[in-house]
Amino acid sequence: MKDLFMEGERETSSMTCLTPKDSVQSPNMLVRQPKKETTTQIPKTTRGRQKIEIKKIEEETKRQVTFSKRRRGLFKKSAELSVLTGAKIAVITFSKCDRIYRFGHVDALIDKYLRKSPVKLEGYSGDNAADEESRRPWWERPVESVPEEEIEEYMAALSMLRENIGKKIVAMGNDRTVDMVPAWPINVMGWKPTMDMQNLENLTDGVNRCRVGQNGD
Amino acid sequence: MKDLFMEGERETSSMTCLTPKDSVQSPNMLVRQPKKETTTQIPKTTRGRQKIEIKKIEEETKRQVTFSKRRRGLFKKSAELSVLTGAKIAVITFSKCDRIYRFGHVDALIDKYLRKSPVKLEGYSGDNAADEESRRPWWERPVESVPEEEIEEYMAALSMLRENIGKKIVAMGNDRTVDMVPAWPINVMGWKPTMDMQNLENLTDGVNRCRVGQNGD
DNA sequence: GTCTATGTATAAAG
DNA sequence: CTTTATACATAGAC
Repeated sequence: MKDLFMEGERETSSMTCLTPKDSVQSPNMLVRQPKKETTTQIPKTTRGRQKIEIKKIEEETKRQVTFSKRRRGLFKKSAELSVLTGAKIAVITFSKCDRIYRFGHVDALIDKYLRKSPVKLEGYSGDNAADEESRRPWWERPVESVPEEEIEEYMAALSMLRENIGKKIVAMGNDRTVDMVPAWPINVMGWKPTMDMQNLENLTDGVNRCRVGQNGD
Repeated sequence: MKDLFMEGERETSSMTCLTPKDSVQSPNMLVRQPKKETTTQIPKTTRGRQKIEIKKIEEETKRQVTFSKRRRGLFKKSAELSVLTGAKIAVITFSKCDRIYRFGHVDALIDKYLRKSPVKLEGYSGDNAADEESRRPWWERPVESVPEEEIEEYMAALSMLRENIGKKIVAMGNDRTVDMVPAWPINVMGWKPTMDMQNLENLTDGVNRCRVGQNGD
């Protein structure tokens, strides 16, 4: 007689459920209804979270579901980390399909990231720099500064524009530390931020999605 | 007499520990050694993971510890999501101090992100666009294209350059799906990727850090 | 989306 | 760094 409960054994050492408040329960307060004695056919409704291998999920549907759930989780974690430590965090995601999801202080960070990096990239001298200059381990060469110029003001403007979306949306009523705006809140029309993004609980709930390409890939 | 075990009550609805395998245990198999009857002074070595409020951690040390742990966790999650769903993910972090941590396909994503966005931003007409144009809900206006030009080639070159670092480092021996290179592998000199980043297990273990500013902030 | 049961991340402490 | 105990995320099923 196959015991249904033995089906999935655990290999963790934590054994979470074996010490429920230790000796708080009085001995005569049994664990649960003994019911019959061993097993009834369907004692559990689900098998709970199953361990999965970290490899590409081939099944389309399942992959989508996982993507949704985990992206959500990732953004939540990001928000928490940001709030807890005061760090500026940006997360950008390009799904295999045509969607982009972004979270956090993306523009500020990208701006910083791009604005500072070029300074380190000595020897940018055109569009064939990657061809000739990069043959040698360029990062070992002395750091010099590179003229930024147009890119500078372009980035600034872009950054401001973007910031404004954020502010606007925030002004419409939510959040405080982390702003979460769609990558391109363009013609999605109907879209607007969930009005109840007041606290971290649902900070990541109404995650905004925007179509990007025209359904390629 | 204050019961030590009552100290922290739970407010979750999951009640994880109250149904240990349901009726698997035979009734006479008590929960644990009853020991005395109520409490011994130190029955547990730690109080386990404590619930914390998601608000800025003021205590410097504690904040740093939390930052390390959670950043690590965040990167791991990112890696998993990337592998599982095949999505391209980038995470950038600016700690309140002077460090940057990045993870994933940062350059590719930033490139894509910046390259496409301006196209959607109709009416970019200078650096005061954010002042005048943005007064109206610009995202409702029809989409037009904006000349990119210099930025285009600059980004391309930058992107290529960066890509090369990645390739070079990867060629030095690691990883496959997610590349993790320092934001600026400049004069940190001694740095190189941990050679045992072969699988997801330690993909995020030797996370690379680079000093950025000169200890401001 | 919701629910359940269980895998996993992580706060404290060593 | 490691260990412990517990909070939280999430796979599977609806």
